[in-house]
Amino acid sequence: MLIVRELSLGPRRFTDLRGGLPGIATNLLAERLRSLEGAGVLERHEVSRPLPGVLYRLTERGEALKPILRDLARWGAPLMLQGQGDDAFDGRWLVFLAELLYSDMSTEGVAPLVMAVSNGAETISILVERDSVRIEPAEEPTADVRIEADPSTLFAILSGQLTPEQAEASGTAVIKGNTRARKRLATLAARVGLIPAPS
Amino acid sequence: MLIVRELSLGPRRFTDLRGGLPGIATNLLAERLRSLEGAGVLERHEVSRPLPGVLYRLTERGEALKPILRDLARWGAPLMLQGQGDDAFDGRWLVFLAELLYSDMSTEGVAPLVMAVSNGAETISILVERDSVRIEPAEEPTADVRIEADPSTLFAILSGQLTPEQAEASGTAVIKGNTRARKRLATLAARVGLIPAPS
DNA sequence: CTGCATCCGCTTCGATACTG
DNA sequence: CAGTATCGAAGCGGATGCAG
Repeated sequence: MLIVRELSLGPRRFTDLRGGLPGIATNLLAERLRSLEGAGVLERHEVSRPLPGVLYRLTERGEALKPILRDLARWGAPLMLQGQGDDAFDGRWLVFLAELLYSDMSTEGVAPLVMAVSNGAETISILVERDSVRIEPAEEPTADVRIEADPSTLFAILSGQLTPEQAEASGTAVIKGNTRARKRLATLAARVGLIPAPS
Repeated sequence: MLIVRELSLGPRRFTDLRGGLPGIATNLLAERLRSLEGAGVLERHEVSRPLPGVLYRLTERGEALKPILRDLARWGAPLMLQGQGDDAFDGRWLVFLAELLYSDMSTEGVAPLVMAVSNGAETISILVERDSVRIEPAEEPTADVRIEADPSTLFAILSGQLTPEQAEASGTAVIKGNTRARKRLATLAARVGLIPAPS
């Protein structure tokens, strides 16, 4: 599952996968890749640029796991509030997190809004339009709101567990944007319907 | 996940769970149950009837995993065609299998139909009605078609990988029902859209 | 540098015996 | 029925080596 999660962000090299799976033994990764290839979940693809090597990518059957992983992530997302422990957070997951929370949300009654969200290293944009929400893996210069915080605070704000004001007051987040834009953010965040985890 | 799968069919006792998880060590099961209770996935419930003991049941958060498990099962279902190896098949999973294949299928253009499906030990009924498909965990005496076969053949027939005639010819299935009913079965089975697994 | 294979210490597991 | 205790076997994380 972790390998599929990595590949769900796009084709990756052996070394990229290693980097995304801290602690995995190289023989185990190699064996799992063979096994997943045999099961028709991923394909090997030899490439010569930028460096000679092998690209691993999901097959159609592997792609079919993506919505399931997203639902599993959505189920587990409330646990992010309990802090990360020694879990790692890859900046590229910001897109995944935003899609998880907003991708099939209704925008009924909410005015368009552009949000820039950053964990310090990477920045993404959430574009709330008339009848859909789009996620972009880059910073929109026209953003109405800008939020910068650690992953678990970002999650707390985006999922409505923490208001922008509370997050700013606790000093864990820096937020820029006028009152109207913040209000629209709060309205959207309140629509994220997750079942909270205990304690 | 396997424990949640077991509990997704209803509350179970320690011994029931053991029976549904062949090979699990009792200490491991006990530890997992404590862990899952702590994580808010299941609850312990002491009962005195029919025998004094403990019932385990999913919490609301645990119930939220059921559709995810169903989607995972749907993803993995094509692998049933490759035979079971030493995998076990619990007769109670027939309901799960039928729901997985038919529960949110459109019945447009298909006349009502009652099917009785049996693996020899348990029998369930699939009731195709005007605008929905219902699964019953019992045999309907009014069934238009009766199918009896081993789990992987049942799956092959119900998912349209094998026609009723092919299955009968190979001697792995016994099917009773007139031509019209068989034809409706084939039409429904063809609507199950699973991505086939390789070889 | 990429993509592995090999080896080792440790954790975890399956199996079984036993208890309130 | 609902677990706890114990033990050998298997699998894993981590370090290291090495061919293309």
